[in-house]
Amino acid sequence: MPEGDGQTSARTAASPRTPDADATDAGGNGNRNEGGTNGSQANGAQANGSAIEVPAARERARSIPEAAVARLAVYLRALSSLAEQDITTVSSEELATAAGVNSAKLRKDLSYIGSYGTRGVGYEVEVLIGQIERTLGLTRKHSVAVVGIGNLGHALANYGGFPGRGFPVSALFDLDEDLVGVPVGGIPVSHIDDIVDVCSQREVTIGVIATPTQGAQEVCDRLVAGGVTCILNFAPIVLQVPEHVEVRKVDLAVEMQILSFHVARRQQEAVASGESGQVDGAGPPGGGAGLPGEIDSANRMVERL
Amino acid sequence: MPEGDGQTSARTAASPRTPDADATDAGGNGNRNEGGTNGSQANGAQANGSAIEVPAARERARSIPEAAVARLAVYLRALSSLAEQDITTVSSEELATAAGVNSAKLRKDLSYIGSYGTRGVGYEVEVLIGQIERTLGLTRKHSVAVVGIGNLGHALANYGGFPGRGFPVSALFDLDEDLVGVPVGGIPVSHIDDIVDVCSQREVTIGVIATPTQGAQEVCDRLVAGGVTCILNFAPIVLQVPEHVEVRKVDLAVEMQILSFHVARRQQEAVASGESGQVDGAGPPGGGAGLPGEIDSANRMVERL
DNA sequence: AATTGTGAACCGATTCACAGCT
DNA sequence: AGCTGTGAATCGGTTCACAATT
Repeated sequence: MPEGDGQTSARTAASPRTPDADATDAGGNGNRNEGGTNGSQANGAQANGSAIEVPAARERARSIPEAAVARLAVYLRALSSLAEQDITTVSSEELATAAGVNSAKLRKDLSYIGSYGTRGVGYEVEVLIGQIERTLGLTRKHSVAVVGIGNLGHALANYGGFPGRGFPVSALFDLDEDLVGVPVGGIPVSHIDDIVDVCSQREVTIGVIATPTQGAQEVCDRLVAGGVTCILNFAPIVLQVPEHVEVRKVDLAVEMQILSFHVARRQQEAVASGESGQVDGAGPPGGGAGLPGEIDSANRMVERL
Repeated sequence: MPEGDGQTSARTAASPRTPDADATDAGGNGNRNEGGTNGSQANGAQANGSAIEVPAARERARSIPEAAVARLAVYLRALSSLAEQDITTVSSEELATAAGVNSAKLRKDLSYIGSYGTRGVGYEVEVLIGQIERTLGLTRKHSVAVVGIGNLGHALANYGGFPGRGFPVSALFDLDEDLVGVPVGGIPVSHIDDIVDVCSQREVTIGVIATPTQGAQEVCDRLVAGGVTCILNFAPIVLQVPEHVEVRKVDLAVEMQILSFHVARRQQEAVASGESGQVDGAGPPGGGAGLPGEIDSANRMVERL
């Protein structure tokens, strides 16, 4: 994580001076949270005792740092893997290692969703899975629509049911008349003009935009008009959305460029120290390959991933 | 995002451990400045005139916050777009809007790479493009290898030259014998056993892992052995790498789950306030669709995206 | 008059370190 | 004896606000 993650979106909205959020994932991210920092506390203290259903659920849910939410998803994966191996209990240390974070962070993250561990022992895998799933809203299905059935859209549509169940793909859209009606991954492609109707009919909650840059904003507007409140955007553009809509952005170009930056930095450091300059280990290509060449501007962009 | 995530791994451990405990200097917030603003100044003034190569480059490059690096890539895109429209000058306000951030953040970010604006006027588009490209190391080509030619790998390989030039895909790998030798996007697929050789021969600097979870760590190890120091990982696993290797992770499942969380949160809020509960606007599906159904554990995972 | 560049305040997120429970 | 849960300290990044500069 390192974070960065991540990616993330952006919000801009009309509202009165919105700070805008965004993040990027790169890990880090920022988001706007607002409200007060209610300093943690409170709920932790509540006399837990018996299992109360729908406890102070909303109280709790609020105020989980966005960064922690992303990690909860990672913990969930690690936990599922443990469950498959019939492991019933884990310590924060073990789980943290599996998830690639340190144990203090893990415990803090888990504390945001409640106290489900046993001191001196650890956490029960199944219990934790249940609690995280509940917190992330995974106890309900979220219909997904994919717009733009190019290479990427195809890839996304092609495994029925997104990232492991819970996210059934229930609609596909493209501009291309030749594609309309053709089933991809079992679902026939609809025309982009029908986004509003189809999405509201099929109760789509998450829209995935895998179109070229040009069409993206238009598609986004239609998804929103169709009642979609969450968007995962692969197009390299900052989408404009009303504030009740959540956007997450995955930008391949940005990811590559961040990596490029690190290569450059490392090379510089090497030069800086060795001065006479040869990078260590695997080092720099030096020889044949590239050099300037007037980078054709790293952004004619993705186009139809 | 996605800090989210994203994630950055290798981190320089340079720092000494912790300062720690007792010696707390109470309250003295004497800020440590350090890194950040390295003297700034100076160079701005230099009689630029001629193009000076490698100025105080290394000094500058160090210490750019990771989050800022990600945003520089976004600014670059916006700038390229402006350049295409033959716009030669922008103010921080305009550029910030185009990039979806606020102007103070943008100026601060740009200040990390130097002073290339003109007070009272703004920034020259071409100059800024050049500086950002240099900072991100885009003045050099970075050969890319894609491992795992499933749906996603296909999509990635299929537009020759990754995200807009500068990132030529120069090697493809898969386990499947039937795929080996078949050209995809113009490049013949090699066998996964040849990763080390091919990567070092073709001087691959960035490896993209688009394999199922199982193979990912093994593939990663080979890429590293082949001299690859940057990895973009689409497999839902925390890769183990030596510290000089930089990993960025793109995790679709996590992205979806974060969105799911926001849906859940919104619904809760709606219930919390309206109590009798109907969400506003586009609102909740309410009717027919999903409900629990024993989420088959949101993580049997991606597998061969 | 306009707009950059940046110190300093602010704020959220991470880490420490230990009290509290089993 | 062990491990969780969490206040408190620290860190890093964002925002403010204004002096500097054209």
